[in-house]
Amino acid sequence: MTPPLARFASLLADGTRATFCMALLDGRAWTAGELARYAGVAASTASEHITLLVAGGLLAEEHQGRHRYVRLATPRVAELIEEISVYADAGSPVPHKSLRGAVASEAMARARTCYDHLAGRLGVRVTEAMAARGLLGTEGGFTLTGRGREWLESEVGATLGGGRRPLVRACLDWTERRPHLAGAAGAALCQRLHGRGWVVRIGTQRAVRVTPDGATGLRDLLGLSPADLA
Amino acid sequence: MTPPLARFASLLADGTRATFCMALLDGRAWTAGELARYAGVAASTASEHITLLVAGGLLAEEHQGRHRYVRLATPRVAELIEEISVYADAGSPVPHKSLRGAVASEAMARARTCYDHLAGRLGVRVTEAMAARGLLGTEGGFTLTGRGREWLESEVGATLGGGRRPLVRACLDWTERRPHLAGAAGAALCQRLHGRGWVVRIGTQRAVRVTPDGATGLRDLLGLSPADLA
DNA sequence: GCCTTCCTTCGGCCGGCGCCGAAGCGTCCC
DNA sequence: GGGACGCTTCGGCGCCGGCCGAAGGAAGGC
Repeated sequence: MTPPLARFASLLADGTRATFCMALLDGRAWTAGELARYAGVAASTASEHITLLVAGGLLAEEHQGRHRYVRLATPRVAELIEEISVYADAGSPVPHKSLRGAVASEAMARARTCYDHLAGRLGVRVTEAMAARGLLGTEGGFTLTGRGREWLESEVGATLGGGRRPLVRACLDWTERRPHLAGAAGAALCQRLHGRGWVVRIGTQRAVRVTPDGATGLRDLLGLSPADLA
Repeated sequence: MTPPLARFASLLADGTRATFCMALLDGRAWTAGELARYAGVAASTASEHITLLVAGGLLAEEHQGRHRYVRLATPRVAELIEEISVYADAGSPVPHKSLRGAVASEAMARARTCYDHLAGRLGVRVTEAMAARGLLGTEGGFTLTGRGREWLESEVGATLGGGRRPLVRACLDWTERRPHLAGAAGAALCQRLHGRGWVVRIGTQRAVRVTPDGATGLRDLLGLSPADLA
């Protein structure tokens, strides 16, 4: 009766559910209660929303004791939501109302995670440095070159499993309006940078910060200057 | 207040508006009245929906006399809608209720346009044949090879302008579940096939048919067998 | 066992939104 | 000019769906 497109879109069309999904873009699993408090609704309300999102295939759930953990179902879902957000945000230039908000936004614009890979200025700079060094081909979509694969595995120490997930994928950055590296390679890279302590999460949100070690490492590895990381 | 993601998604969350967008995926401009009749709503209702979609940036309008022509705003919008549809359709296996519906669906699955490029089995076969012949690279997203560009320009007779639109792009086919060629190259190819009379539109919808000339041409050009076109 | 914590289910309320028909306006045709 | 046609605006109606609080499991700590 009502087209699948509409049924799917209606999942994201509610403010509270959309807020949940945006929060979950940090790639972590949240409990139902955390989401409820975050969005400012009653636990009962959140519970019903989560049930809908799970049934719609957007979220995956996992019960641990009395907690209901929930996360985005697949990387693909995260990418889809990011992609829609790019379009959605394009038409709404929202000025910052508070200093606190402006500071938080600035941190997000500087460096953040986009589900499981890097985004913001940092993500774009890293991506472009990789392209400049011939590690990434940029002709019509991204490609990982042979040198790029070797670089990731030996220099970065990432392991690129042979899963069904696309190796590289271009994800349009909603602050920079330019693509950054996503896909399995983007995720592996981000994971290693975290593992080496080169980037650390700021507070509870998606924003991250480059550590002094990270600044040195990224300079040696990709030639990124301090200005690229500011 | 309510997140941009939700405001955007709500545009597609209504059955009638979603029906409009799906219809417009044929790449043509429809009048407000045509859309109203197609979706089975009053003209007044359609008018209001169209106004919302235009304001939301999904549709572009053009007034000609007493007609209000409307089409998807950009190729990017079409791709976004297609992409969401892939995900939306995944969770809804809808059996055909009528013979007429089944025949129409079969024609759509065989060959159709996806906004301005080819889709369905035909679109996927063409894409894969191009890849097999080294015209298209498939490593992590599509790339047009040098031979591919030359082939398009001299063999097919397509002109690839230097616009801002990506040259090639992979568009996930919602019937085949495999990618087909989109982007500027996909559009140019599709346009030439129409221009040569190799494919013609069936009825008023998105489905197309390969003509006898087209069968010969596609065999010579890409080695496609009659089985590929069935 | 008892209490706390986390989650879910159930009613009930309320606002928003999609629908229509009537009326009005602009365009085109004769 | 007159009439047909396409579209839009406006009121009014009805329903869907998001919200909450209360009540009831289920898990965990003591």
